[in-house]
Amino acid sequence: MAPVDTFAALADPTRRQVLDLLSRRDRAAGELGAAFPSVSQPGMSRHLRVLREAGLVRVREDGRHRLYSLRWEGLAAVDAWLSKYRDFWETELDSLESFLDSKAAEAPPPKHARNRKGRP
Amino acid sequence: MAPVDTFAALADPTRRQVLDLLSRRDRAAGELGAAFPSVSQPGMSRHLRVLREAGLVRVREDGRHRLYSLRWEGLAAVDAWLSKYRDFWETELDSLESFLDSKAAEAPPPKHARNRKGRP
DNA sequence: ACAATATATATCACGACTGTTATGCGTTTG
DNA sequence: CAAACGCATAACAGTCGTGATATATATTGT
Repeated sequence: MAPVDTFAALADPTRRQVLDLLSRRDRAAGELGAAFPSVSQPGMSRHLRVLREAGLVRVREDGRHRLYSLRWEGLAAVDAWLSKYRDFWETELDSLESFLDSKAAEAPPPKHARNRKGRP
Repeated sequence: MAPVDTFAALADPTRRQVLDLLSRRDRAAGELGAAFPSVSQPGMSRHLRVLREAGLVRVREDGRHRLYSLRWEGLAAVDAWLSKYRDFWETELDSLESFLDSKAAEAPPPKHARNRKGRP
């Protein structure tokens, strides 16, 4: 249930960009590979495998092409994980807003320097 | 703008569990370390550094303790990234729903809860 | 059937990350 | 002030993931 593998899959910038491309339209593996000159064909193939195993993309075969498409369930799993924290940070945001509102009229240039101690 | 480092920080299960603990209350570094017997003290210290540098937690010094707390901005960055896809998968969900609705007469219990609203 | 295309897998080198032990620095306590 | 505590950093070994080259498999076209 926990998206254990999913975050690892998302840790790679190339894979996130692949998802970005797939969010617009489905694409063949080669098309995706061509979009990343820095990645070789086998490299892209393995990235796609990781995304597949993480449940983030789906493949269908079209002749000698393999068309990849985004799988919303995969991303929804991340969203579900995130929702555990949503209550928390909305509360925090509310307090921040209250705080800012309370001194809103004072300082136009928000030059907010809170104290910062030893950072080597 | 892209939470490049953030997803890498979230890729580790231990770090995600740390965030989970911090979502309930702030904790000292040692307290967090004690929660993970499989991780040594320096190990936890470095996990905390990664989370710090990813902007996911914040530290304040309290005597000889270092109290860690969750930083909502960090998780909000993930949420922002995810929101790029939210339109997409809601569309997909809608088609799924239409599809299911079209054969809904057969299955009475509509127990699917899809209440996630986008955060503007 | 053969060649070309499209993609996946095998294998290997390397760099990054995780975990461990040892140590340093600041803080509290007796 | 010295000893103990809390935590961070240093240095190092093992592991995992990524990238590259070479090869295997399947499909289309001639």
